[in-house]
Amino acid sequence: MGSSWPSRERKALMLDPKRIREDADGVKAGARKKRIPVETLVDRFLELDEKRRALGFERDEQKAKQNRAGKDMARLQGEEREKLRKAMAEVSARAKSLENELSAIETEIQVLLLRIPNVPDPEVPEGETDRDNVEILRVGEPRKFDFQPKDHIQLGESLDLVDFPRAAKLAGSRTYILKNEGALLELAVLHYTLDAVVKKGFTPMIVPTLVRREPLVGTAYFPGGEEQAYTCEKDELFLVGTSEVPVTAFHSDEILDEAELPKLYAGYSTCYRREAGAAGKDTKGLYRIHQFNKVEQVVICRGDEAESRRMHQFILSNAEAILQGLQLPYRVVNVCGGDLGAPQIQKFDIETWMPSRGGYGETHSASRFYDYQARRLNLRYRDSNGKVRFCHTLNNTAIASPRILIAILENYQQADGSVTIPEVLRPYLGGRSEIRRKK
RNA sequence: GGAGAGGUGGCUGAGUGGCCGAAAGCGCCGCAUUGCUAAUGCGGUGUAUGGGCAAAACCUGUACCUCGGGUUCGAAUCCCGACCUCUCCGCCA
Repeated sequence: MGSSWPSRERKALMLDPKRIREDADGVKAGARKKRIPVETLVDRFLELDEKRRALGFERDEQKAKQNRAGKDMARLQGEEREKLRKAMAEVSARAKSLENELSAIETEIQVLLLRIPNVPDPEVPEGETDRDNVEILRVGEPRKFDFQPKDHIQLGESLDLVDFPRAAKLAGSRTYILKNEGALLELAVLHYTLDAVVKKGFTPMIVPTLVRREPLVGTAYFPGGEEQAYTCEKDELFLVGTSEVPVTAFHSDEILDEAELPKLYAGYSTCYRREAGAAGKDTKGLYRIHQFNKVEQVVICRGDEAESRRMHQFILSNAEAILQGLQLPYRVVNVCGGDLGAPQIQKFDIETWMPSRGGYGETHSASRFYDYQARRLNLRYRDSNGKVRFCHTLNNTAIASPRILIAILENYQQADGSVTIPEVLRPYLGGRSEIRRKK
């Protein structure tokens, strides 16, 4: 696939090649922590990297010879000229064959680099799956019901907020239709969230959800995540699973000024996920669905670890503030190595209390990448010394709906089957305070 | 969908085979000058990668004029292909 990758992708790196060269063991150990096997990839890279430099040196020498001769050719006449021409024909052929050899090696190196994962932070706990994630914070008390609480499906259907059977008729599994206050509630919670992050300084952006391949490679969803994305083959376009993709890629191939950093963007978009490989998991209701809407915080900041950590805390606290505003109980977990994606340095998930699960369900995910995505996106800035450096990127959910509606409906339900509307959402619903079955 | 035009540095825009990493202007930086501002003069001002080197500075090789391929001793310049952008017409939320 992809007969016409632009040069940006060709050059796309992931980890700094220098770093792999100098700390191959560290890179391997990092991948091991993520349970991603890369030993042979790294070794192969080191081997090719060595070769590349040797060949490159020789190639440059031939080229230099060529360039010097070119200047003489312009002056010389007759026999002398002819003699030089013949000599240069050989040099030229030599340079060309080196060039071919080299470009084969470079192509292979690129493929390898795209597959070597980012090295996780030492703070990332060891572990295999999400069960090994470490809770670091718990906020709010799960509500104790003095009646038999319903789950969001029962609530949604009895209040006529959702329609699953007809959604299945139209669009198959893992789909839903929101109607009445269900539709309004979704818009309200998205709008409330967007307003909240804009107040924190984020620039709201409504972005394309159907994108080219490059932003997906740049944000490191590809290669590897192809199965998770809906594809429009005729147009070679892909539906994004999150606005992180178009928003983080927004400044790709640019050199920003340090003074304009950090860039804070709030991407709003519909998100599409095939949920391949999740067969049989969370098949009912609004939890795991193919299409949803999300407000996403995206940060592009200086290539500085301390700054990146600060920003990580910042976006995490913004998401927490949104849940606190909704008065939903949640906890924050430090995601373990095995549950971490290839590009991430560290990830905190926020899980919101969902009574029907009898536990917390993931609703937010805050990641930092250092320069991993920025390298792939060729996203740079000029620092105060005039030096060009790669940015760092981060992102975090602000709200994703309708998943969050599960928590709202279930936590706010009343004994009589009605649902109280969270106070912060009421201004977005014409001041209404409850959802009640119509006669 | 039909018909055209075009892709050059931060921007505008020259350049039709070698002396072109690329004129000129704008912008930006430095210096000079001027009560301030403005104006003017001079100089500088891309990125990547390799070498000199322990490193910064600096020097230096190579590559890059959308991308890929071809012709040629030599390509921004000629040929082929792809991608992208724009204009007009049609259709359309």
